Amino acid sequence: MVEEQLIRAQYPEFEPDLVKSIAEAAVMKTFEPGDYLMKTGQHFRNVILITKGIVKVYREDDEGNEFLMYYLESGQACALSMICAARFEASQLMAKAETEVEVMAVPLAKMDEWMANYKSWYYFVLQNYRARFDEVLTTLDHVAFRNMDERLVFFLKRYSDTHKTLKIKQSITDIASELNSSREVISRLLKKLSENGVVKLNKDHIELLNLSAYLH
Amino acid sequence: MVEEQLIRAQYPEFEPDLVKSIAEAAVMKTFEPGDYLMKTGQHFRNVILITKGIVKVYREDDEGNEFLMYYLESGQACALSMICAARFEASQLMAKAETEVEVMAVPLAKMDEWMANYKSWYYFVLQNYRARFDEVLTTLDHVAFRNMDERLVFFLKRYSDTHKTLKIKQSITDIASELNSSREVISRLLKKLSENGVVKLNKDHIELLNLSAYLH
DNA sequence: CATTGGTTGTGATGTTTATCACGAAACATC
DNA sequence: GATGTTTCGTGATAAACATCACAACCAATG
Repeated sequence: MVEEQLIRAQYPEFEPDLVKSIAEAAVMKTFEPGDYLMKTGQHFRNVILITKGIVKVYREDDEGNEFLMYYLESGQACALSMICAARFEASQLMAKAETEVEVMAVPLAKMDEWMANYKSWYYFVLQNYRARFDEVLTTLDHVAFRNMDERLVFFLKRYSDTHKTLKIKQSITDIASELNSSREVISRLLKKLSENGVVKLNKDHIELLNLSAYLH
Repeated sequence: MVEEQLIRAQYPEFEPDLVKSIAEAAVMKTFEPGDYLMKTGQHFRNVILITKGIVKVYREDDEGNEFLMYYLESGQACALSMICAARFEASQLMAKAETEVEVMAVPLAKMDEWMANYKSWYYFVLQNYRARFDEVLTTLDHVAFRNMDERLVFFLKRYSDTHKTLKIKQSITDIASELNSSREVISRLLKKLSENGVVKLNKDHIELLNLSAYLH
């Protein structure tokens, strides 16, 4: 059981009856930074709607290398949870809480019911899936066509946008891992970027100064 | 107007009423090899259901490099057409007929109607979208984590599976382009593969002998 | 038969990125 | 204050891949 107020605030596009139905069916869950919302091979019993925080969705290979796919924020659903859930299929992705995260978990039986009965839910699901698809495409684009320097700038931009800050508080080692590169390479590229006045390197964070010049 | 017979043959999972409705609403279209089913930036007016042939879906960058995402065959829908159509959004992908292709085009108003009324359509759409998502993920996996030799073998396998043949009738130049590599590199890798008895190189085609040894 | 265009093989070379090796700085813990 | 631990920077080297240059080989065309 969830406050209708909260749903309306995060998902203003939902029609009143749907909000009511969600409020009845959903259960709140919270995650601490570093907690897993889902792991590769895991099955779903719920549709996950994020109401607070940032979730990192990534892929992991055999050797444990992580590769960032996209971030999710409040007002978004874990698209995979919707589709996997719908077919009881296993996820191929990992999702980890970046910050403190709050979600509403809805039994997946509701998914089908709402799809048929609420246009706003139907559009939400499709639009969400489509948005996630686009993000994966963009990620793929970068890996396929761009060099590491551009990919790094893109990562910083994406981080900055989702986290709504110009200070990247992530170790260079972590950044390298999310790009499936190596610390040394990222370190050198960041040095170049700072020489060109694009970023400022501080002890515990990277400050973005003028990224836009480096996009496209 | 389309023969119900044809729909039942290619889409056996659809319920009878849905088949009837498709038959009434759909228009058949045919494409010759090389024809475009859709281009980047294009908008949709129809949902596309493939009834014959193979469609290549790929991404193109600024310099015209092509990058294969996946193949579509009969019994599948152009997932993008379903979702883009639903929201009048522009495609980020190109789709080109590899063989002679036949499709059913359905006005997208039907999409929403059927989603609400036919469970089999609803599951078809979700399942299709999910399958495409997985394929893109797999493609991304390879670009991110694998070297060109493995990617080449994977390409050959995927080609062989969709085209249902062990003879790859595509120029080395084309293969290189789909992997966003260069002809010389692919040529040398193929030579290695043929030395190891994995493929046999003929004048006008490549014959697959023993791919399985090279997968995973 | 000469010519042209498309395809392929191969050596040489350059670029990008990964890996190795090492030392310095920051920080927590005892 | 000594000691591990984590992070970071940097030079040297190696691997993967792209690019360039050139020659050979069809198939089509006039």
